[in-house]
Amino acid sequence: MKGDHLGELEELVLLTVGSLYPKAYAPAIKKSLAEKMDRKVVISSIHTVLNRLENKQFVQSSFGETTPERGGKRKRYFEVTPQGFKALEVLKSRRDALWGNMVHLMPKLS
Amino acid sequence: MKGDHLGELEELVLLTVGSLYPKAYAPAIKKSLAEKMDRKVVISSIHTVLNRLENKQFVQSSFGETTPERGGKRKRYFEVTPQGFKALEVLKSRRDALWGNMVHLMPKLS
DNA sequence: GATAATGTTCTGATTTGTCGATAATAAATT
DNA sequence: AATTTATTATCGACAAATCAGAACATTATC
Repeated sequence: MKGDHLGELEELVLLTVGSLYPKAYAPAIKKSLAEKMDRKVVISSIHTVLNRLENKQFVQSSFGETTPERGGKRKRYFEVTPQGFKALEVLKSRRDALWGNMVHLMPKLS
Repeated sequence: MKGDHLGELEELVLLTVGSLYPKAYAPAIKKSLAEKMDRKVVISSIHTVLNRLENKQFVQSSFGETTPERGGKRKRYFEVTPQGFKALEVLKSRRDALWGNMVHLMPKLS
């Protein structure tokens, strides 16, 4: 396991986990991705990515108790670890710097 | 080609092409990625990605004229197309929204 | 002709993304 | 209390993106 970079979907899922805190579990993540990012993926893809993020120590999970709603398996809640947050932060600041450069050089496009 | 998304490296390369305008060619992109993004990639990966981006119409290329200091094949310069710029813009604004949400919900981590 | 800089194109390996099928759990229904 | 249904997690396989190394082509300078 090489372990350091975030793939495209991995980053999106990680960000979504953070934005859903503390109620981030797979179906909610799937829904948020579809609504806010226009990114439609099947639920098992979310799980795959979540498991990989957990191996990389960018998220950690815990099982919730049963809710008063309808039946079903216990939800597995995820949250971003400090390492995960750091990785997102570094990516964002570097990308923002490039972005600033670009819009400065290509004013006609903005 | 399945979806319309930009892969992680594709996005970085596209941004870098913009940030290097109008002197974006493969070796310069490789160098910039290493220096500004701490992302070390072999030159053939850059070519692969650049070709994919051109197929997706997110960049367009043109060969440089005879002005090289030293010998070598003519440089192939790339620039971001309006579609490419738009794709970057959309991604950025959506990601920034999630980011804002996250830092609001997790003040302890910032 | 030899050398240096740049670009193209293969081939194979690893990582990341995608999805269908199935198992597990618990409320609702009968 | 057995069955159905809604909800969620897990598994296994495959596809696409990315990584890495190498052989070879082109063009200008020496």
